[in-house]
Amino acid sequence: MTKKSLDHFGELQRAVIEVVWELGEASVRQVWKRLCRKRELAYTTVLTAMQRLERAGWLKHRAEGKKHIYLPTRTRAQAGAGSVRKFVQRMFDGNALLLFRQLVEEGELSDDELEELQELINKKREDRRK
Amino acid sequence: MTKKSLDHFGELQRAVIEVVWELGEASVRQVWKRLCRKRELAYTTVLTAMQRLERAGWLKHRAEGKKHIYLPTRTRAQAGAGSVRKFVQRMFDGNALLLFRQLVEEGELSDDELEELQELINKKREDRRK
DNA sequence: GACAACTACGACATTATGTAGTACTTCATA
DNA sequence: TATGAAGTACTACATAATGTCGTAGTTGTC
Repeated sequence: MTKKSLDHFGELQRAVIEVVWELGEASVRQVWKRLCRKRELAYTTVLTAMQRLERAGWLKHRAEGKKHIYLPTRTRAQAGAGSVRKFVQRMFDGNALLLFRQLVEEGELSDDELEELQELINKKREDRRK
Repeated sequence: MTKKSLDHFGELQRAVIEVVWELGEASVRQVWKRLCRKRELAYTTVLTAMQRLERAGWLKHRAEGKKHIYLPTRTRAQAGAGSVRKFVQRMFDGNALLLFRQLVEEGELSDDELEELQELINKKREDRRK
């Protein structure tokens, strides 16, 4: 149902939701403090970002006293999967194998990674056989 | 060196460069005609898109008579690779293996695709051994 | 030289985003 | 209970990308 994939948000919004994932749930202040470690930011800037993420369907909140506690609407893994799916759709016309070929053949992976990948596949195929 | 990855262009520009890849090289009119099969579009709209793609470094042109023949500055495969790289960077902090895990484990692949993928990897690993 | 086809340039609307101020609300506490 | 700190809501503004085209000027060809 989601229009947008994660990697099409701007830097700030991505950073925000990343923090929320990390913490599980978070108030604006918590997120704000985290982000301030890197660079100065107005509190309301973070607030706005979170409200926009909520409107976009990536966060929801519940009230707790006077403050809002924000929660992600999907896990990091789900978001990753969704982004990958959309990315594959856009870039490889939905054919994930083309993406793999790209990654494997263009030497993006080390020997170790290749081995690990092979194990992943083996495991998956075994699972499938059952 | 390119700032932007392919999948961050808009619909139109992506469609345009896709046509240029398909044809190898193309005049504005050629691209325009192609795109008009799908929907009506002003000639200058396509012209603008192509000029913008050129300024962004994705197309270049040579003159031929009074018209410009546009060529891609990189192959489709190169563009794909670049996009994947940037995508992996943004979404998986540069760790391609996480992407693979996503795809393999979240069941994005059919049995056949898994098999094909395994072959890809085998071949690559053999190449590496030499 | 006229005309059709081209390009150059500019314009405008829309959307997303980062950024933040101001004003209103509310909880806790003195 | 009045008040101040902490919260949210709302608004605003600048910037950039994009889609969309019109107009005007240029040029190759017949």
